[in-house]
Amino acid sequence: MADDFNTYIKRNINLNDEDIQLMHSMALEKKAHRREMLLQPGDVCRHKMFILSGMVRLYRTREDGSEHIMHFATENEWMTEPESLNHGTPTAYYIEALEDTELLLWTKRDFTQLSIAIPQLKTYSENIIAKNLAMTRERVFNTMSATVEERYDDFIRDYPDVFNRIPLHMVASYLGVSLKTLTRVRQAQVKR
Amino acid sequence: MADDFNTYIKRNINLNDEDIQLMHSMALEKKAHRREMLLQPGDVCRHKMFILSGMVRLYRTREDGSEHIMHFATENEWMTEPESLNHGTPTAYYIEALEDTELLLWTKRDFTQLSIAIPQLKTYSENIIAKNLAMTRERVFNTMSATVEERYDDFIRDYPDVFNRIPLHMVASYLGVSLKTLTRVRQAQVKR
DNA sequence: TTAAAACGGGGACAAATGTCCTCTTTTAGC
DNA sequence: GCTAAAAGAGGACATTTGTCCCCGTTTTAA
Repeated sequence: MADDFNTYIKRNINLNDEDIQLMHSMALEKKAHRREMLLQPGDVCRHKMFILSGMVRLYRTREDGSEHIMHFATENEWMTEPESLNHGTPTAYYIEALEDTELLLWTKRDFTQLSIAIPQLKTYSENIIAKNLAMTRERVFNTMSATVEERYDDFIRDYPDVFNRIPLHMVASYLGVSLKTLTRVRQAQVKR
Repeated sequence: MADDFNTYIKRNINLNDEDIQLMHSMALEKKAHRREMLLQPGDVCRHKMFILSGMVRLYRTREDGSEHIMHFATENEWMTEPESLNHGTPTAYYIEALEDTELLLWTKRDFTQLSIAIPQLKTYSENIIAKNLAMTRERVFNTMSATVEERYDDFIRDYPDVFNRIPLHMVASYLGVSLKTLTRVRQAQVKR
């Protein structure tokens, strides 16, 4: 597992072994079992998380209990709730492990420390946020302008690995439609 | 106008006069008339822009010509298309001046230079992106879970100044509904 | 191993929304 | 100031989508 992290970091930020070692040494390793909550509304998000194995989702609920999924993250991806992390304010989100998951955690403080020692890290984390913003804008655009079927097909094309590991009602929740609507789309496709 | 920028910067990043002077000296001043395009699909976005006066919108179109607005920015706000700016790739977006608008522009290169001379600037710009991400996620959540009327009321509450300066069809475009639907919501409210 | 929960398809119906059209008023720009 | 364009309301109709059921199968967790 630790090797996966090293490989990932080398490939994406191009750090030397010492820097990777330093990063790793400041991380907290955590194992979360399926359905474990890593963050809940009212909590303050304290960590940036790197996923070694498994899968998590970021979602919110309405007062009526309906769930709306904002983001999935799998192996070799990052997850945090930047709003809460940056300002130390209570979050509105849940982060839940969808499978048994292994993580590396850094507190904001430690990550800031690391960014001073390893300047590339700052640029790298800014790029991750910018990428997330571009993705989320893309999603807003698609939600506004594309049909449910197009968005469904896009989801399968863009996140095949996620698609194969989650139940359909979560796909519906991510797409922002009811399970019924998704079922209809799927049936229409079967009949072709 | 220049004074507005100084005031804004002092209030938000707390730079000293020399640093502000340095920032300003590396900026390009630009005036755009109403309806002028500052960025079009296929262009590479070359600048971070600060709006001294006026207003711009960021939007995309579908093949059928329909417009979908991602973001508005007014006086003392920033605008750019980070995806294109960061990677030097062609953008899919338009940026259009909705009023006669005065801007300060920095190239990516110059802004990077500035960030080295003024380290707070790096943190500040990361915060702006993070804030944009949080806003956009909030918007996805609202689009998925709130009624059109709720989203309309939210828009007026959150962006009263924008609301009062744009035509209703742009409100509809931002909310992701047809003008017809927005008209219905407004009529229902009048009748109460 | 087994009981409970989760999953997901489908019917019936109602509500929400879009498209296409017309019509009037307001606004922008020469 | 004048003229063309933009703005926006509204009717008629079709389509999409949601909700509330029910049902059978599969998966999960104690």
